[in-house]
Amino acid sequence: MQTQLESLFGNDIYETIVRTAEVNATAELSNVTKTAPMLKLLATILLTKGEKLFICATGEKTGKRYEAVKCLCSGQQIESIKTAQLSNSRVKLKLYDKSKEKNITDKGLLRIEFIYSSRGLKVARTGKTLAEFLKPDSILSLLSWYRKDYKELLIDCYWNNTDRYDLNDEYNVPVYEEMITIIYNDLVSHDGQPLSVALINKNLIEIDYELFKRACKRYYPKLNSAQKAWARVQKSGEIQVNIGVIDEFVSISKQIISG
DNA sequence: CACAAGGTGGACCTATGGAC
DNA sequence: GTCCATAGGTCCACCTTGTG
Repeated sequence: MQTQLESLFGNDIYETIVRTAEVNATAELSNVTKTAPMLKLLATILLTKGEKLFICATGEKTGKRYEAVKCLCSGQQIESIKTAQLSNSRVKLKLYDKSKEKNITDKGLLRIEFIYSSRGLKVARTGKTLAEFLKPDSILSLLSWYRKDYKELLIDCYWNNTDRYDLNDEYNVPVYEEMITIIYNDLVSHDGQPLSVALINKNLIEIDYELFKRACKRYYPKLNSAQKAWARVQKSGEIQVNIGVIDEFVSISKQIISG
């Protein structure tokens, strides 16, 4: 790489000031259809942090109710999410469906990019010039910040790990638990009515059907009735059923963090 | 392997609400 | 009011899966 850079730009290139840098990972999902719900999950998580998101989406149509109508869409299929400079002003985040670009595989490809600002690079101590930036220490440091930022932004929020042992903070409910609670509370206030409740909470349930199953298990005293309820809702065809999205989020997160 | 727990599908019953 | 369709809760029989 060194010789290539030299031959292209001459020796002065190493004095170039590095102002931004991108760190990327591509996560492979078991199925193309999982990418869109995965992006929904990530958007939901990021929105809890009060960050602004730029979401690029196309319309999608699911549910038999929408067969009665020609044009109207039932929801959005997210293709990419960008954040503004995050509140720490060190980094921007970009998430998108890589298989949309490449169109090569039946696996889903989720691209996770962190774009570090000059402030972000300063905090990561990667030096000012390209020569300093290219040192192994700088690159390793940036990678460790990447892991740290990913953990703080997405995982800690999902699990609500504050990393602080603040005994006064008794509120320690992970986001996925809150999602289940919302659905569960609707089941309670409607005395069941699983199909109506599912439609009310379509946006959550379509992230991962497991959320609805958990809410049913919590609501019905008899496991059997819970199973019947979610089976009938699934059979109704009104709700997009995505399975195992949250599980895959957890497993790709582990891979990213452990490097 | 055996066993338990979880999941699926069929059958039955009941409550509700609309058509007449 | 009756009649009927539908949603949804329960029970049962059977299959699948994970665990020791």
